[in-house]
Amino acid sequence: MTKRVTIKDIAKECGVSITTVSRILNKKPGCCTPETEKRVMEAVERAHYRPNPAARSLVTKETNIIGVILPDIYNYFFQEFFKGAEDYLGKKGYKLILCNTDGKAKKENEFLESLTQGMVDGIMITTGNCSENNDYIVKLSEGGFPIVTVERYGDDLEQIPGVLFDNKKAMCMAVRRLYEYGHRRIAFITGPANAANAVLRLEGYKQGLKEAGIKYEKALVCAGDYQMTSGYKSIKKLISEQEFTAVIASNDQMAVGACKAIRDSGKSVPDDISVIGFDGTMLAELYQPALYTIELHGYDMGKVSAENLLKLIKGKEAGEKKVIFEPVIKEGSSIRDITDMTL
Amino acid sequence: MTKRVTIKDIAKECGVSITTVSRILNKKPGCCTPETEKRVMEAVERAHYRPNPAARSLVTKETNIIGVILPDIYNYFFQEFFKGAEDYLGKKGYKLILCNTDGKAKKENEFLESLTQGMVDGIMITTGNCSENNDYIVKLSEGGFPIVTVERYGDDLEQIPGVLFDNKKAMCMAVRRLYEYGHRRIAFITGPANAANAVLRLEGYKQGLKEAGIKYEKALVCAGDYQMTSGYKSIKKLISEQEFTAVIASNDQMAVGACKAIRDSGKSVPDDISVIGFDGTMLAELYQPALYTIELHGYDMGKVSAENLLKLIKGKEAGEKKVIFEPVIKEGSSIRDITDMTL
DNA sequence: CTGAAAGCGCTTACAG
DNA sequence: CTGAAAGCGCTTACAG
Repeated sequence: MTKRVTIKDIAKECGVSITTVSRILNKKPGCCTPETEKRVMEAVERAHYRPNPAARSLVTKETNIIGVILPDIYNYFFQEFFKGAEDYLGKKGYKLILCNTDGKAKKENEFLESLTQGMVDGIMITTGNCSENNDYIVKLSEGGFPIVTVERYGDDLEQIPGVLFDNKKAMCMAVRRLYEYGHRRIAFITGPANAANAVLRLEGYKQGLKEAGIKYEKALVCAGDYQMTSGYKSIKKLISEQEFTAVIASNDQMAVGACKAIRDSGKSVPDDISVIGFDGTMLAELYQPALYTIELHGYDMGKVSAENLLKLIKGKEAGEKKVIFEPVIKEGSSIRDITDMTL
Repeated sequence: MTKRVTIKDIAKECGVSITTVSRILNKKPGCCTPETEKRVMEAVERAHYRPNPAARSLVTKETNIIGVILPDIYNYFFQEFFKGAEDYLGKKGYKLILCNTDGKAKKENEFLESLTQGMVDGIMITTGNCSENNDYIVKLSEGGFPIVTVERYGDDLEQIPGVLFDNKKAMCMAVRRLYEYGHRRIAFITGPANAANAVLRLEGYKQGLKEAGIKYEKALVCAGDYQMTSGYKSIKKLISEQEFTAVIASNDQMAVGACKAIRDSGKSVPDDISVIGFDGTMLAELYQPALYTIELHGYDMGKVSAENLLKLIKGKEAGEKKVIFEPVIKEGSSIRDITDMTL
């Protein structure tokens, strides 16, 4: 690395103390005459000088870096979330470290440990797509470390600011729509068995059935893991074993996999089988036929999380402890009204 | 924030000097008796102590953070690239700051400036999806700052390690395949007009036509910008103006847009019009019909970039200055052999 | 309006 | 095998 310019160099060149240079750089009001300021700023420009972040953060205890822990960068929801957070925090002078856990609880904890001791000013941690352990999060939060959660559930998280999504309601809406369209045998693809939001989605499905007066049949529920392949495999299998006219997947990726399986089995979406996804990703939009799905507001969730985290960092209370996003249906062409056939 | 444990606390608790604690933490061989080491490590464990990164980096001049500058996090290629880099660098103890430029050269430079003065140990910068200015990159590299490029072109970049892709050859392969399948009127959707790799892809298309003995027609070339919408719009328009049996898009996203436009115009892929994409993304795989496309090896490019950057950081020369990835065709069902019809 | 000095929490010669 | 001390490059009371 080339020899670094330090605050000393600037001070010497301008014939002032480093204190003065520091003050000017940090825009302390009325700390010096306009002439001094101008002279210093010019020297700074000339040398392309920037304060050393490590030195600064050693005394201010701030790094201007935020950690974002998420399970799957290939999932459009997390991309949207990250983008929403980055757009907001970037404007405020923060940089984001992206930590990918691949859905492994162990990696979550490793990241949490390595980030928290002075590396970042705060952390946003999303659902882990796995059985989640929130102990460390709670400990950090109670210790005063700024941390917010996204789509994470648990009684222990009650006091920690988080953004959530009304998964149950969303699934009820999906079931109801299919019911209105005449569907009675509705299959379901779950997310990872232990993931909290996957459990909620399954519960929503059950509740939706109940409200519609449809009996819940375990045989129509397939175990997925949020990956496309699991949607494909499970529906490929189910199609040979069960009769059903519709399937709801716990996310868009699995819905796409399901569509592929349906086609590969010589059937058509939505003529033979209707498909509903979940997440409202770009995938849903561009898929053929466009997927009927539930909008999850990833970008806004990222923005709101960022706002709340920033409040925490600035020592203010985050607005509400929990912000719950409401499901919005994103229309598509992957479901069919079969009421005429039922009659 | 809760009161931080420092090296002093550990030293005091163990009745040794901070020097000794530091040595043990940094695994200096044979710096002390096994007993001392054990005692210290236990105290470290008990207190969950981790050295303050800022303090450490102030003296070592290392931050163990890498900056990754890319134009579009929604593009699967860059996700793969990032993942490849993160998997490799994560194992080596590095964290990655992700900087999204939205295809704006100005943001590239801002990130470059804010990252380089002590914030990161090195930078990986990809193609900008825009007219690129490499001056700052060259200046940094000449000043000894570790930086590697990805899919960036320019004579001024000659001395800077980079991974590239043989765009021209790839497009020649695409044209040849269509030619072999009997296509003679082959449309083309470009990337952003000033993006270097978009220019290369267009050149490859032209060269491919030449080799096949097909006359280049400007009217068959549409201006795209790597976004799906541009693929849709341009083909929607072209279809009403020109006769063509095939279209090559400069990336998968635009290819998908093109497919949609073709369908919306009442035609079929590939029965009426064949489509070839570029990037070999997941998108191509799951699209219906699966896109015929060119594999770009995003993950490996990320890994190789990371390796080279690490060598630079460690003061070693990067292997070769340029690593060029070879195109590999990824078969799909979006093109049709029409030789029988041409006869 | 300005500066000298302390101190943030580490690592690393230097000395023993 | 171990420690005292200097120093990394800043910010911030404190004093004038």
